[in-house]
Amino acid sequence: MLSERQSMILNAIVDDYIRSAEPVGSRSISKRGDVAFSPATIRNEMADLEELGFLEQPHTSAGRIPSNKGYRYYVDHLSPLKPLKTEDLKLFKQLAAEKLNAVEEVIQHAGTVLASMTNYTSILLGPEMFNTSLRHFQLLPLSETTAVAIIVTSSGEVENKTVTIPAGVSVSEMERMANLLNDRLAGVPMHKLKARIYSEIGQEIQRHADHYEGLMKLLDDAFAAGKDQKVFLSGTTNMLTQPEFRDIGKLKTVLDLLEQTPTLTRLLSSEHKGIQVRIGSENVHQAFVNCSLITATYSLEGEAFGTIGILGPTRMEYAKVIGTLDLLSRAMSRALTGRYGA
Amino acid sequence: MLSERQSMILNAIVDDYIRSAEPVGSRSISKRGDVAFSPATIRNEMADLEELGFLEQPHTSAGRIPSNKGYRYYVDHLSPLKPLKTEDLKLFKQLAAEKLNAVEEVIQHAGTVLASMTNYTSILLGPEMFNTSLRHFQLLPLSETTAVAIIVTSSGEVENKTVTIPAGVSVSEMERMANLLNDRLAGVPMHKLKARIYSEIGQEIQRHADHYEGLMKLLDDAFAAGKDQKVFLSGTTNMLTQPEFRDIGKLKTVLDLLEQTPTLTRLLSSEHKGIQVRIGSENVHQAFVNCSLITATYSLEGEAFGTIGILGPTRMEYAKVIGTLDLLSRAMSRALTGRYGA
DNA sequence: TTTAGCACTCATTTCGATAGAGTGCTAACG
DNA sequence: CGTTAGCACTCTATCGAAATGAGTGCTAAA
Repeated sequence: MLSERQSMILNAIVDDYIRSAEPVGSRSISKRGDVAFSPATIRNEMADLEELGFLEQPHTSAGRIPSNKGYRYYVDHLSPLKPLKTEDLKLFKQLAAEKLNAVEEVIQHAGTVLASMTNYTSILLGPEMFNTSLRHFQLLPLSETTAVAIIVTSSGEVENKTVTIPAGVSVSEMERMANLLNDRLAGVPMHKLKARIYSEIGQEIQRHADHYEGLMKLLDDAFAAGKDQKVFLSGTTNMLTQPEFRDIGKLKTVLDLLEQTPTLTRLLSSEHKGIQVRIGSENVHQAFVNCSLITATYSLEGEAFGTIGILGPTRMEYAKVIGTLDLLSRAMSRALTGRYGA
Repeated sequence: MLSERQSMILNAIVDDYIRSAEPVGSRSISKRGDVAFSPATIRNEMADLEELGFLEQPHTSAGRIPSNKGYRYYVDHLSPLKPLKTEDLKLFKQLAAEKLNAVEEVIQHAGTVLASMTNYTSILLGPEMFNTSLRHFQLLPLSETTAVAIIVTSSGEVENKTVTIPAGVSVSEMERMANLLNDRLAGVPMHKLKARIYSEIGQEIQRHADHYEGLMKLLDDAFAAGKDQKVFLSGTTNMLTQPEFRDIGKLKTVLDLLEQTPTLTRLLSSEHKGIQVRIGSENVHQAFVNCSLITATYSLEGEAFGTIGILGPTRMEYAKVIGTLDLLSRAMSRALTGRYGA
């Protein structure tokens, strides 16, 4: 579609613009060395590239900036990932070396490292309930009327929820029910749990216990909506340093969005495994028109587990971020699998 | 210390400045109606107030703005709290009406309401470990080498931590130890727990179990540093709308600070019960020189439990915020005590 | 003691001129 | 025919001078 030379020029322009955040002129491209043509020639090609929709011109007498389409081309034709700088690798090694026990700590820490390495905002999604199974269930009375339900998943996550004890239900009854659940449903995937409770536990309760309705209501509450995936943010303030967010209004819409965990979960969860790049308006959300979102999935035992994302301006260091994300997602998968693996 | 009239004028200036964020001139005070003197008279008083350190002048030909000392006087002499607007009261009622089970949900939601009512940033500290006691302890093996330790406190909070199983320790040994802990130490305040573990459980283990060192290490890990108090932030982006944070640099220092939970915990935890106002440089932290922090404590069963805070520019609507905070802290205490109370 | 009047100060706004970066086009060159 | 030098043109950003106006401090009168 693009000639060799056009491709080179487009590449050079995107590169320059990513560094400088300012419209790139023909002269500066010519002087870079990697495109050995006169400014005039480059100008001609630039005009063509603009006509084709890869470049844009803020005004007549300014240089060109890449359009979304331009970035897309740039990303799709990135040369094979460069190795990371040694200083960055050091951070990775630290990450691997640290003795982090809980899954959440691994994720949290990875997010911090990622944000400080890239100077963008990192968004990490914790384990998807979908892929874990029940390890242990427990009901612990707190008062006459309330109890705390504790659910431990196969990945070692602990969820807890305070529930109301239905009138008339005794402590021993609750204990029996919890035991029943552990006996019958340990190992069942979380997303099938509710169905199995109805089909198996329900019957049993109906046969042996007095307060069918109450007990079922209690279980319903305890396993309600398995909670959202946890979201870990880091480096949100890095947004402030990006010149494209000098405009407080734009900045606020983006930061506001980052406070809404459900939206984030939706934006990040993706069907694909592997790395995905969403540039500007390719993002569903209106507020992200000036942003690019790069995501990668990490896994436990080969099962998709969660998502790592980097949010930055469309003018983003794609090569670096993609490389980093690739390494980090592998590192996390390794760290997690190593810990809980068979 | 100040004459009646000076006090009135100072009040008027602070009021005006809080609304407009712009230096207040003698003319506008004179026109307000509540200080019926000519601009010239007011100017004289203003000059005196400046000399006394209550006011400042950005430059010779500008109006006056309150100094920290000025704000302090204003706050200390606030007229008795005005009743809240009905629309705000509605929000409170909603808060009370919602059936929120877990303590954390109550806190989280209160924070959101607070931020949206005040348009500042709300910072809420969760329950202080200090004031809760142990309800239940459990060790659940996850793999050959790891287990999850679950700690339930008297307030229904569930803490969990993944720990490494020391070499050679069997599952039944761990179970026995957990049972021992529950028998002996249930009801012991969290802050005394470590000492009691050493004094009581340690001995017992030494007598009956083989792996004293390993088991003690495990308990140490499980109860390590009882985790920081949880911090709930809401409305951080409200900072963006304040004209004093037009300067991205200042904004970033503040927002960066908000990302550091340990610092926040330190800033908010206070010895006093009740409402506390820290204006500008009265805050320990350098980054908060342009901010005021107003905190209130909420409680469970009369015991100090956690802190609610509002962070905004020194030019803050003190009257409104203090009133709101007062009501909200009571509401929260009621909501929490109502739920878990005897 | 209060206030009207007035000269003075100083940040902010406005406006025109200028500089400079970059383009598009044309014509010459190899 | 592709490439390049040259040049006129466009448009933004910058700069400085002048105008603006909000507000003060002081003095003198009420």
